[in-house]
Amino acid sequence: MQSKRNFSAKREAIYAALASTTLHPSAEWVYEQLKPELPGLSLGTVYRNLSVFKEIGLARSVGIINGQERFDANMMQHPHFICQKCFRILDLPAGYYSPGKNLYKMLERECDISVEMHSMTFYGLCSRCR
Amino acid sequence: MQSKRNFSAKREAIYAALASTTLHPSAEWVYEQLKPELPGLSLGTVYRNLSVFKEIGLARSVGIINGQERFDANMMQHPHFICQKCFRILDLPAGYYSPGKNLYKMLERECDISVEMHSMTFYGLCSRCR
DNA sequence: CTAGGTGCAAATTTTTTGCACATGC
DNA sequence: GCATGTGCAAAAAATTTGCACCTAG
Repeated sequence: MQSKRNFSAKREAIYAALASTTLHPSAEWVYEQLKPELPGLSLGTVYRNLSVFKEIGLARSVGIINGQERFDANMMQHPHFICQKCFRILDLPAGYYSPGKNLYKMLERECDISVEMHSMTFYGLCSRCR
Repeated sequence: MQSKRNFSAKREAIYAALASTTLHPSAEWVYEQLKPELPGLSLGTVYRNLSVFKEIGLARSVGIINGQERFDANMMQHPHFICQKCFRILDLPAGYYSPGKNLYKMLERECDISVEMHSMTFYGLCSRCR
C-alpha cells in the first residue's frame, strides 16, 4: 500500500481509470467504465479504493454533484469550474489564482487557525451551455 | 413566496434559525433546534424549505460535511474554513480573497465559459484543535 | 374555493460495512 | 499462514416524494 507498485490489479485499474480522465468522475462512473474490462468488479470495491486513494493522497474529492461524490487524481493545486446547467466539472489553469503560503500565514496569524490547503471553485455556464 | 413577509410561520422560523447562527448548520440541526419550539415540525419540511431558500437566493450550500449538507444564510461573498479534525465550518473575513469581476472576465475570455460566482474554502486546524 | 404549506411515512439514492472467500508473498 | 483485497448483499444514512389534510386569504 505504500507504493503504487504494490497495488493489486484491480486497485491499479481503478486508479488508472480515475487518472485517465479530466471528467472528475463518480464512483459509479469508474465502475461502469471498468465493468467490461473487469467483469468481476464490484461497486463496493470501487468505493473502498477511492477511499484509500484519498487517504494516501493519490486522489481528492472535488465536491458532490447531484448527490454523487466526484473525484480527481490530479493532485496539482488547481481551481475547478462547475457548469450550473450540465454540471460538468472542468479544470482551470492553476495560474488563475494562487493564494500562496503568504495568505496561509496571514490567516494563521490573524484568524488563529492553521491552514494546510484550500480549494476554489467557479460556477457559471460552460462553452456548450451558454 | 416573493417576499419574506409572505412566509408561513414555519418557513419563517426555519429561516430565522438558519440566519441566527454561524455554525453553517445541517437540516438535522435546524430541525432539532426548532423542535422544542414547534413540536409539530417535520424534518421533511425543513428539507423542503432549505431547498426553497436556495432557489430564491436566501441561502446557499456550503458543502457536505460527513455526509450532511451544510447551509449558510449569509449571502455575502466570503470564504470558509473547515477544520479537518472537528469539522467546524468558520466564516473568514471577505477581505482575504477577492478574485473580483476582473478575474471573471479573464476566465470568460480565455476559458470560453461564463462565470457567475465562486467559492473558496480553506482547510486546516481550528484554534481549538491545533 | 384555491393555492401553497405541511406531517407522515415510504421510497430513493448513495455510500458503507460484515462476512466469507480469494490472492499474493 | 497471514495480511490484504474483494464480491456480494444487507445495512445505514441522508434526502426526496406522494398523498391527504390543513390553513390563510
